Amino acid sequence: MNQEKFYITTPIYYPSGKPHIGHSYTTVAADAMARYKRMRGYDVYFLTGSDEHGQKIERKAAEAGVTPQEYVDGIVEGFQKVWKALDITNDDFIRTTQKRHEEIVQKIFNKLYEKGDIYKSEYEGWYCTPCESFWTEHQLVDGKCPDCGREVELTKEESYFFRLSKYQDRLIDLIENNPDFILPQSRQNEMLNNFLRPGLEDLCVSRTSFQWGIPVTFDPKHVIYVWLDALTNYITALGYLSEDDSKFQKYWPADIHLVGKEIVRFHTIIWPAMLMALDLPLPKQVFGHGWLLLEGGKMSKSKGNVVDPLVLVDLYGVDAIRYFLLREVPFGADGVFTNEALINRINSDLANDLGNLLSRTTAMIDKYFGGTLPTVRESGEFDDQLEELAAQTPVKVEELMDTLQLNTALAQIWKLVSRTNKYIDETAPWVLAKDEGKKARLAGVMYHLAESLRIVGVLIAPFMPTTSKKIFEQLGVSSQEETCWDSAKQWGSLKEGFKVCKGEPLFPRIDVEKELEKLEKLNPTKPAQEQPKEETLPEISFDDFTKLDLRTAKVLNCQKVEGADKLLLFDLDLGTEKRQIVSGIAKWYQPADLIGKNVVIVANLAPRKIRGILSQGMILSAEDGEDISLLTSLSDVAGGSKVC
RNA sequence: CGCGGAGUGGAGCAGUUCGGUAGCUCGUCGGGCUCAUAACCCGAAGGUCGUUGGUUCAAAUCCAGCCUCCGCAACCA
Repeated sequence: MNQEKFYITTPIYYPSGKPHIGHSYTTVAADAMARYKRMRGYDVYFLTGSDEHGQKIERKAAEAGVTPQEYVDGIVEGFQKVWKALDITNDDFIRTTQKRHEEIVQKIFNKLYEKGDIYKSEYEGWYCTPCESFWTEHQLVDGKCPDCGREVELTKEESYFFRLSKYQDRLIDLIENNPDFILPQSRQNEMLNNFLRPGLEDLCVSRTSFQWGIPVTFDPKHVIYVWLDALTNYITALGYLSEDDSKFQKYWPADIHLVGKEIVRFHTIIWPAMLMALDLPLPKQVFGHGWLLLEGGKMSKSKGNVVDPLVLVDLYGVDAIRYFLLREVPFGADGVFTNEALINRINSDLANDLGNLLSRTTAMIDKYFGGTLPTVRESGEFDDQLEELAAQTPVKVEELMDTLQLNTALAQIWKLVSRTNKYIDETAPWVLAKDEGKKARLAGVMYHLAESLRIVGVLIAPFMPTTSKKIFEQLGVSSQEETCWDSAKQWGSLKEGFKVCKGEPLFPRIDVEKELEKLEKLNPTKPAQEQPKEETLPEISFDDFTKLDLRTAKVLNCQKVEGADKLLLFDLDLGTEKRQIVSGIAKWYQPADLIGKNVVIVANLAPRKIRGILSQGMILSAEDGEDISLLTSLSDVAGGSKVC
């Protein structure tokens, strides 16, 4: 049998912190696709992993006082734990610190170097030796280091470059001629207009400024920078260029790379270009899904609003979380995660509609027939309508899954759930049960309910594997002919003599108010009211303090800086002199409201150019994460008064 | 004029490709039912489809301008 293959990947995640609900979103979606394809008979290979190199990891490890490897080992373990808790069925987990990856990346690097697609060159820039920093021409202030104000020298840092520009035209062709290569479509224009058409620059693919990476074999002071290291995981995991490349032969090219919208660019420009350079086939599709946002905006650790998937799984079970992630937000668009939305989804869709449908069905079969239906069954009104919808549903679900419309696929399945609930009201089994002569009709109705639920059980299996199993258990269904994907298309697959087994409710209803209170404590989605105390800086001496020249200043004039969203330009009176300072607070203040006010500034801060405008100091304000408040004096004081 | 997305009943969204009775889920209100997890089923209220103008017999949908919001880019000393 020549089985069709399906290779699907998630991004490899950067383990600089614990996995959150956003990581889970991509991975759960990929898992649902993988499970679906397996059920459809594909030979599926599903890859996820972690991207473990780089300066940030190096630094984090140093802060934690461990080696980078120890650091990532710990975090990656956490990731794997979450994937296990979420029932993720990945076939492999690639870590970029594994030998199988590192060796091949080096081979790939060398191969491209020999081919001439990687070449050594230099970054030219201004170097400040004491600061060990590079600056570009326009970053300099009066030709001096913007950090310390000292002299800088024109220096070159050597680096390897990938000839990305060489592939520009082929990439434009690729995207223009393959409308399905980048999905959703809106991202295609973004790539073409923002990056490809303006022209590509060659890509820096090595660094000498940190150590935690894969060394370049022939020039070991260089480590291979993120692009070549991370993106190639999709082929190193398959054994490309290794002794056993059978998986690579079998599964490459990828059928779909599932990625977040923020990294579409790397997957649709840099990655294909690298594959072109290696003369390898290109992935068939890159799907950039949207973000799960929280009420306070994007998820971020500093806002303290990172949602921990493990907490949610513990509280509500895996399937509830999987369902929510895949149902709530149209795949591809951004969506908002709130605890309230989660609980409402669980209550209405899972507890009320599906769970309750199973409860009433099994309860009735149990009560009226002792758990097993008689073979004599009578059909009647409403049967046709239910059967018809049940027949359409799998077909529609397939169409939707094949175009990655996971949320719509679930909505489609739920139409069948609703129709089945309605069917109960229409046929009113409790009325039939009172009349001995209608036993056969009653049995027919019960069969329809059980059969409809069986079909639902099959269709939700990719999304909610545990629930699917529970439904089958309670219906007393176990054979392959009753649970395989194609059986969903076959009304009547449910065999005679099944015995229902009334079980626990699939999804207990949740008390919204109480639960919200509890959740908000465990898993705050709103920016924490009591900010986790920001760590104060190390103690300084009084001498250090006296180095700061803090002064009050009267705002003579204030205006928006043209062409910059966040900047205000202040003209200040310091008594003995006048100064201008640029400050990034335009979001919070109207310029007119500030004129005449006293503000506090750092007067002896080295001047710096911002947006080409000279800023001579810094205006102080208090910041609590969301809002900002300028510091001012209680009573009027003369401009230039010392603050101490 | 940096790039892009979005403005549709209380909330979240579909409908816009190819103009023709404004739809779904949740919430609210009323009713029905009792098999079921106070669940289920039916019905109702609620929208000048951001705004102005244009094309048309007809515009949520096409065209032009404007307003607002959100990402990204630049930029917060």
